[in-house]
Amino acid sequence: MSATPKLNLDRFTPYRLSVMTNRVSSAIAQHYDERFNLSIPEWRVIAVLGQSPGLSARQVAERSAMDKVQVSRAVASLLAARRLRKEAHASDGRVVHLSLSAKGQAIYDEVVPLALGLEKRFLSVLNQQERKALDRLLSKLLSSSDQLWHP
Amino acid sequence: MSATPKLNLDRFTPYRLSVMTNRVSSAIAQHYDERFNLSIPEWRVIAVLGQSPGLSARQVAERSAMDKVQVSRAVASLLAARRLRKEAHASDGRVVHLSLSAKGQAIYDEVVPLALGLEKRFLSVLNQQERKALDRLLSKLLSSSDQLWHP
DNA sequence: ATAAGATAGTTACATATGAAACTATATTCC
DNA sequence: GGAATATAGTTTCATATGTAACTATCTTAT
Repeated sequence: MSATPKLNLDRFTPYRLSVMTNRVSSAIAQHYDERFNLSIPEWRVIAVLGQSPGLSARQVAERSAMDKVQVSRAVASLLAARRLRKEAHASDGRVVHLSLSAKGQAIYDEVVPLALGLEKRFLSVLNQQERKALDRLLSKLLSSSDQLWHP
Repeated sequence: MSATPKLNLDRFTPYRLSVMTNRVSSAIAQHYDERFNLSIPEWRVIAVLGQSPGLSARQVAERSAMDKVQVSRAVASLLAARRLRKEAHASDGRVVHLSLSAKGQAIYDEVVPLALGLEKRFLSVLNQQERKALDRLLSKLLSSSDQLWHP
């Protein structure tokens, strides 16, 4: 009779991560949606293009941990809302260069402080040392979960 | 001219949390699905009932950070697969008491070690001290994200 | 030069998810 | 006792998401 090991969901790390992350993401998503009618995928595209204008959709996907379908959809909706501009590649007809329109830039200028403020609020329960520790742990776990995940 | 603050997605904590958590969840979900044809919501229901048989659906929802609709669907599918048993409440006709069937118990007995093994593997890049730190940070952030989240 | 294969991006389909409406039972309050 | 309200759980509907198939363009190799 080998007893089944105990598992308490509340002590199970993947569960705890999931609950916490979902709370944070939902809270942020709600803010973005209310203020800008912006989804999280759209926000990611804007964040990437705000920092690196002129990237292709594929490059945006690479830098935002989204797949090309997600990016395609987010870009389509941002273009429809005239928040992005697109420009043909000089020589490669498949590629489109994306960048923020004036409208998109205005959102970027407003959403970045909001995002940073939310992050700050979220981290406000941690002292400086703890934030540093979280940063280190996240880096480690991100690089190890890289292998875990099956690309 | 007040410049927009910089935001690098790769340094933005909510983004990093989201990427890491999604990798972990996807990897786990894939294992559960392949081995047991079990979704994450179903697994959560089984995990809760394995530890606390006889709970109502509402109680399962409370303990698994899911809403009643998610639980209802997971329970329906688990019942269809004969992985759960249900029993009417003695006096309250609305309530159903849920517990694992033999089939469900067999899955529980097998899935718990698998889950613990995956957690261990995920945490294997951290030393004992770091695990302790992660645990503490998660507890803090979970209780603070509690308020963040709007219920 | 052209066939074979690779790549960028979109579309289609099937499934998952969330919010709100709904059903049924219980409780409260007059 | 009966209307009003609350609660447990399900269903419906609209939307989001993931996978695979597709189109168009480009690259490679012969």
